[in-house]
Amino acid sequence: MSRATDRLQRYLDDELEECRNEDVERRLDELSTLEAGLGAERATRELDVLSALANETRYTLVRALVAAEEELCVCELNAVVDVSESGLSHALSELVDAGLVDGRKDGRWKKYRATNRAVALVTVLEGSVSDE
Amino acid sequence: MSRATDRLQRYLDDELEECRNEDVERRLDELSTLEAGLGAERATRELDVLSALANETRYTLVRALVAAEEELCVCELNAVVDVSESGLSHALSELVDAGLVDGRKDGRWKKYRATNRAVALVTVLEGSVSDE
DNA sequence: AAAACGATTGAATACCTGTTCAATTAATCG
DNA sequence: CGATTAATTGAACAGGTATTCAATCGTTTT
Repeated sequence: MSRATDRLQRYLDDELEECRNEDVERRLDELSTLEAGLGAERATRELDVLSALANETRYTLVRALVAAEEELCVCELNAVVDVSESGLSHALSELVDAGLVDGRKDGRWKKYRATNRAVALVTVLEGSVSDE
Repeated sequence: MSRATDRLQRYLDDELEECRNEDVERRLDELSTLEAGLGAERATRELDVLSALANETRYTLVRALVAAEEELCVCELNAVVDVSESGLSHALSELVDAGLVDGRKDGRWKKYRATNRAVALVTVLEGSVSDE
């Protein structure tokens, strides 16, 4: 039995009045269930979305697109963030992969718009951070 | 006038039927407003929250605490993620800074719980990623 | 009071991520 | 058709981040 499990045993000794080995086992099971929760696959997907959003360049782009409430051309987005044309393209590509923006080609121009997912996340985030 | 601004000018030439210099200026203003949107301070704060969440260890902790719907002891959280005790402590510290979990000391044990902000974000994220 | 224990902190390092440069693709214009 | 333009891609480098180890702090126990 590992060092960490020993500590958990002592903790459960404190919390419950008595604690047998099977109590520790049961708690470990419960904790493992909490961790598993939704599948590992969905958790990974959610992490991808968070990682895509957790970057100044990309978050700025998403906020601008959500605020715009319409599609914007790459050449317009270039005025919104301070990166090279290539950097902008990389950023948009990651956001598309994360399902945060959609792109469509219009003649020689390419236009991007925020997805519902982006709107939902930005809205909750702004609501949550406003009251602190 | 920069290369990027030239491109924007050509784009506006395409979109509007006519495009004078002041049209480009106006559009640049509008885009700058979109980017500014909420203050830079709040945007930074929101990025901090996202950055705290966008990491496997920390996101797993938050999901577990949200799912638990009660406070959990550090010694319990140790069974949820696969990092050293020190790594766990660092992770929890970042989450506290981001306002995603609250910690309180209870005798020799320290207990953490998910904040409303964490619940809101995890909920929206799970809802958003489920339908894809 | 000393020892044991739970948890945190700071420093070091290995890893990952973001950005740019150069080259390329796809489309339009002359 | 060749040239120009909008945008993307891949490779490389620089900077930031996550994890661990060692040391420490604050409680509790003996």
